[in-house]
Amino acid sequence: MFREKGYHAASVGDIIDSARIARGTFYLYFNGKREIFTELASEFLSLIRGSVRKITLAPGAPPPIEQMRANFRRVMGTVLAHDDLATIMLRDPSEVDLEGRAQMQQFFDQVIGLIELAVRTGRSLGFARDCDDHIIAVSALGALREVLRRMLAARAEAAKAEAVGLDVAPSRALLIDTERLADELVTFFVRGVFT
Amino acid sequence: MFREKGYHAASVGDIIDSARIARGTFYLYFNGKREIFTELASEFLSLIRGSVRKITLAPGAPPPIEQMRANFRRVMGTVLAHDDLATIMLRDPSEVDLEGRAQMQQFFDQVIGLIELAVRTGRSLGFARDCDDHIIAVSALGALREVLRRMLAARAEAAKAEAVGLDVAPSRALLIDTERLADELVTFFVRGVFT
Amino acid sequence: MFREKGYHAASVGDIIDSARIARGTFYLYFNGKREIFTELASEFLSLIRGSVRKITLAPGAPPPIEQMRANFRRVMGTVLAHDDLATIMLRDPSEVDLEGRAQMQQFFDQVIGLIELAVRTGRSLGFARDCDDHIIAVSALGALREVLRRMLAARAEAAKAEAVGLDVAPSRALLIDTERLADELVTFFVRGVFT
Amino acid sequence: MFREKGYHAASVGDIIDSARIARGTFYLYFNGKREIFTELASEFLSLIRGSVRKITLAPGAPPPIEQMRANFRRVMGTVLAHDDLATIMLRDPSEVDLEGRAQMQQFFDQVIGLIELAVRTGRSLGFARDCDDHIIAVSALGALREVLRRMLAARAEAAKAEAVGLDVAPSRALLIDTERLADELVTFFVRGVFT
DNA sequence: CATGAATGAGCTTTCATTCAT
DNA sequence: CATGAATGAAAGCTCATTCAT
Repeated sequence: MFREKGYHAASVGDIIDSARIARGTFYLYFNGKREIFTELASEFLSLIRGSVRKITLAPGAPPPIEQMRANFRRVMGTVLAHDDLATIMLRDPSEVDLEGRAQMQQFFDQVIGLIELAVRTGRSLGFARDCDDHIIAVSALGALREVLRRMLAARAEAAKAEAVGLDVAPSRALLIDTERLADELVTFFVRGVFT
Repeated sequence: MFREKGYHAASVGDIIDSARIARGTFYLYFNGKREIFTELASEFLSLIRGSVRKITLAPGAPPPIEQMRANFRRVMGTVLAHDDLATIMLRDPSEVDLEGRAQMQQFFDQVIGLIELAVRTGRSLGFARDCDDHIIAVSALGALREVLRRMLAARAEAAKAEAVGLDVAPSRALLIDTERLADELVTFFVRGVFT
Repeated sequence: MFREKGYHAASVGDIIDSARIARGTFYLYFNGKREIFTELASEFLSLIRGSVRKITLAPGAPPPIEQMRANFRRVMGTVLAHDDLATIMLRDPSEVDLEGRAQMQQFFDQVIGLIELAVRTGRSLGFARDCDDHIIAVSALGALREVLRRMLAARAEAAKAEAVGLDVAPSRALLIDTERLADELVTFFVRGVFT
Repeated sequence: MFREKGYHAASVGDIIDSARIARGTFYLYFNGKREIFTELASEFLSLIRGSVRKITLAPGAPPPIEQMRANFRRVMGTVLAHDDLATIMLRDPSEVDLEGRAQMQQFFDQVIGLIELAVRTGRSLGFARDCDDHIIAVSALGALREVLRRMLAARAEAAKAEAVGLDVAPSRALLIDTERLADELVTFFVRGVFT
């Protein structure tokens, strides 16, 4: 329901109807609407955290760029495998209540910290150009979120179109397999667009 | 009020109180809460549209990258000059009602179209590498939105901190002048991060 | 509704139904159920406070016992004139919410203080026998409250019986005019029962 | 729980938690919340009834006033020995549900009947002055209830104060031993206050 | 004999909207 | 052109009660 309608528009009534349970039952398991959302958020954040490996420079490890690519792929795989959760969580945190928001804010800040570290490490090894790490990290996160968000939207739309019988897929570019999507993103991140 | 509290939490009561008008007066000028939001959105979108110039290859025109940089700078200037509007509009559209959402969706789709065109043009001139234009455009938009969003948040926080008397600015990286911010973004867009 | 059903059993729904107003209208005038009760309570307590005159020993003033009798009469008159309010307020404060309770508790404590003062004064003038002022005051208040409570109940019942057509009045003793009722109470207070 | 929170605020959840039993078990022994209250009420009323002896004029019996005093003392002893029950039952019956109320109403009416009988008997023997027996009985009951109620409250407060470590007892007058309390009440009942 | 998950009617409260003045 | 009292649908939540295990 949260995915379909968003945090505010999804009422407890919607939730219990689709879950086929009684009102009281809902409050038996959750202290309220915010709590069920927070639990869903926590669940998703754990999944994503589990998909990210720290980049290692240990001898024998794959090249850092390869490790980054693998991280992107795993994250995309997790997002696809849990598209319901992902759809809500990739939205702007400002949508949800103040308490739930902090949790999401914090998570995205952590991601930014990870990217900053990656860039800094890259520069110390002579790989990365001189740039403002924070701005780069924010940009990279923004790019990733927007791509994931629209990928999920495109897939949901495609699924709905198929259900109805139409075979026109709206935006094919985002319906490619995640490996190629991850590659595109990593290449954009690494090399930019223009020569 | 929308900026402070978000679309749902900002009630018509909040709006009329801060505007010092009567309830009925509000409905004299707007058909409802959604409409005032939609009008604010339109206003902002017009401003932003006015900040973007099509990139021209006419003889005597500055190099395309320079034109892109100028576009970024103008957009940032507009965003800063209308930070109230910008703060709401840069949020995820899923927050607002279905109808208002469509409008924002459409705008961002147009921006994506513009970026795609820029990349395509660049490639036809031999400037841009081979890539999926749509994915690149989505990424670029995502990066820009996230940077702008956090820039506004950082400035708001800094303003609040100053008002209270603290002189610690939270995230300095996003408080630099827009020219440098635009440069960072354009460079990221053009060259990526790693060599 | 409070008189009929008591604080808890009287729902906001009952109140708005009997007032023939909409739900929202109720909350336009009161912040909630507790507030309307508190306001009713305040109103009644003011009325009662206004009915009580401090007993004076000034030359030319009526004898203290007469002043006391007059106080009893005025209080009874006020109670009868505002029987709806009185019926609720004479009940045990434990019934209502914590906040409203404090208000009532405080009032009754003030009354007790007044009676203590009266007894103490009486003793200093040689009128009153040696006794524990507090216990006497509590007893007197209890007696008064119980009499008033049952007087109101008896009158309500009589009114209902009359409406239905029965002419049997249930407990005639409490249906006498307030003057005689006040006299009985004062005499009990002053002389007790047995010789 | 009823004593602590009152009839309405004490939930079945509170009761089973403090009794360390399961929800279903509660409904195995009581048909509902009202019934457990009613049973507690019955229990208390029986205890009180058992504390009251009819006043006898048989030769060799103590003087009637002494018998009355003994009754007061026994009632007070019972109330103190069962302060939990007493605290709830001395409250105004209007607090509880309609059915439970009738039971309490009836009991208090019986007590009033007993007092009326005592006064009537006293008058027939030339002890009691001319008065309205019902009003006197209602007054006496009210006085007794208020004193008992406040005695219990004072003791509870004193106990709590002691538990916390404070040694200030709030209203000492009601903390005296029940014998003296009974004497004060009987004297008030018999002789009144003023000469 | 005991359990506790499930129930749903009913509560208080909010708020976008209307309309007579 | 402005007002604001009135509205009522709908929200989140509570809790006495049931019943399959």
